[in-house]
Amino acid sequence: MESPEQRRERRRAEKRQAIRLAAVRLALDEGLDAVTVEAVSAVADISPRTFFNYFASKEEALVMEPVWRPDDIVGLLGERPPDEPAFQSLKAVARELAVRMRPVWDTMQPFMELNNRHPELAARARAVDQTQIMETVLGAVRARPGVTSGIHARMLLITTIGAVISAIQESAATDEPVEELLDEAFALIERGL
Amino acid sequence: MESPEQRRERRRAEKRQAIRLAAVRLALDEGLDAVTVEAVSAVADISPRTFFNYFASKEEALVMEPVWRPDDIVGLLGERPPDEPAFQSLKAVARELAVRMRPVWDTMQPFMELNNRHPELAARARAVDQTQIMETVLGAVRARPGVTSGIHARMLLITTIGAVISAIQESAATDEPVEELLDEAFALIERGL
DNA sequence: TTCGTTATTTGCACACTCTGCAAGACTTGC
DNA sequence: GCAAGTCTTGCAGAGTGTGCAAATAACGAA
Repeated sequence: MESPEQRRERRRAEKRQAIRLAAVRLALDEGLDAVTVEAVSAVADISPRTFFNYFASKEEALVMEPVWRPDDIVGLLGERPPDEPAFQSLKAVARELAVRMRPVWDTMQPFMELNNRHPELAARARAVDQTQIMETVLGAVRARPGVTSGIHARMLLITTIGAVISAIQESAATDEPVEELLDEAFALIERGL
Repeated sequence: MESPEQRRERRRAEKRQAIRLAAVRLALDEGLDAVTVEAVSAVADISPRTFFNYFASKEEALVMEPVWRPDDIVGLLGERPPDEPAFQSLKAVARELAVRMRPVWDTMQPFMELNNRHPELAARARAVDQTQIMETVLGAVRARPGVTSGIHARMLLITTIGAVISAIQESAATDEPVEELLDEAFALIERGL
C-alpha cells in the first residue's frame, strides 16, 4: 500500500513533470523566447503563481531532474570496500550512476534536444550541481586510501564527473551507448590519456 | 602612442572594473542580498541604467573578468608544433594560461573571497565559460595527432580544464602556488591518477 | 453524505532585473 | 568654438520571483 504522504509526494512529482514537459515542448515548438512563466502556466493549465510552487525559477523547469544528488554519491562511495583505491571506487560509483540513468534515458530525449539548441541553459543548471558535488563529495574522496593530496582528490573527482558528462554528451551526439563510452573514458584515464 | 579607440576601450575597461569592485565590496560588506543594481550604481556613482551598459546582468559584475577566452585557447593550441601529441599540447597551453593569470592574481582576491562565501555565484559564471570552451575548442583538439575518438577529445579537454580549475581552487584554499599545483595535477593524470 | 481538517491553488501587491528608445550631456578632433 | 560622435540618463514596459491571505479542493471520520 501507499501511505498518504507517499501519494501526495508522487502526485506532486507527476505534476512537476507535467509542467516540465509543457515548458520544454513550448521551448522546442515556439522557441526559447516564447517560454514565459505565463505561457507555460497556460499550457500546463495552472496559474502563474502555482508555477512557482513547483519551481524556484523558470529555468529549473527547462532542465531535467538531476538523476543523482551529491548525497547519493557520498552514499555510494561509502559502500565501497574501505581498502579499495580511490580511483577504483570512483569508477565503480560512476558506473552505478550510469546504470541508474538507464531507465530514464528515454524521458531525457526532449531535454537533450533543447540542450543542443541552447547550450547555455543546461550549463547553468549543471554547474550548480557540479559545484555542489565538489563541495559535498570532496571530503569523502580525501578520506579514501591512496589519495595523497588535496589536488589529487580534486583531480580524481573532477575527472570522474568529467567522464560521466563526456559519456552522456558523446552518447547524445553519436548514439553510442553511454556505458561503453564511460568504460572507454576510464580506460583512457588509466593509461594517462 | 595610444589610438583614440584604444583609449576609449581602456577607459571603458577601467570603469567596468570600478563598477565590479563596487559590487564586490558591497557584497562582502553588506551581504549578497544588499547587492541590487540600484545599490551598486549608487556606490559606483552611475545611474542604474548605465550599469546595464557595462554588464548584461547583475551577476556578471560579481565575478571576475575571464582571464582567457575560448579563442585564446584555440590560438595557443594552433601555435603548438603540429606533430606534438595532444596531451602535451594541452599541458603546455594550460601552463601558458596559468602564466597569464599571474599578473592579475592579486586583483582576484576579493572575488575569491566572495566565491568562498557564495559558491553558487561563480558556478554559473564559470559554467557558461566552460561550455563555450567545450564547444569551441573541441574541434581543435580532435584535429590533434593521437586523438583517437570523440570521447578521447572530450576527456582530454575536460581534464585539462579540470586541472586548471582544481589548481586555482586548491591554491586559493592552501596558498600553494598555482603553477606548482598545475604541474602536480598533470603529473597525476600522466600516471593514471 | 456531510462535516471539519489540512493541503493546494490562486490573486494581489510588491521589489527587482533587464531592454528599447529618445533626449540630454559630454568628448573629441578640427 | 563648432560639429560629430559617444556616453549617460530617464522613462516606460515586460518579465521574474516572493509573501500573504483568501478561496478551493482533497481527505478521513462520523
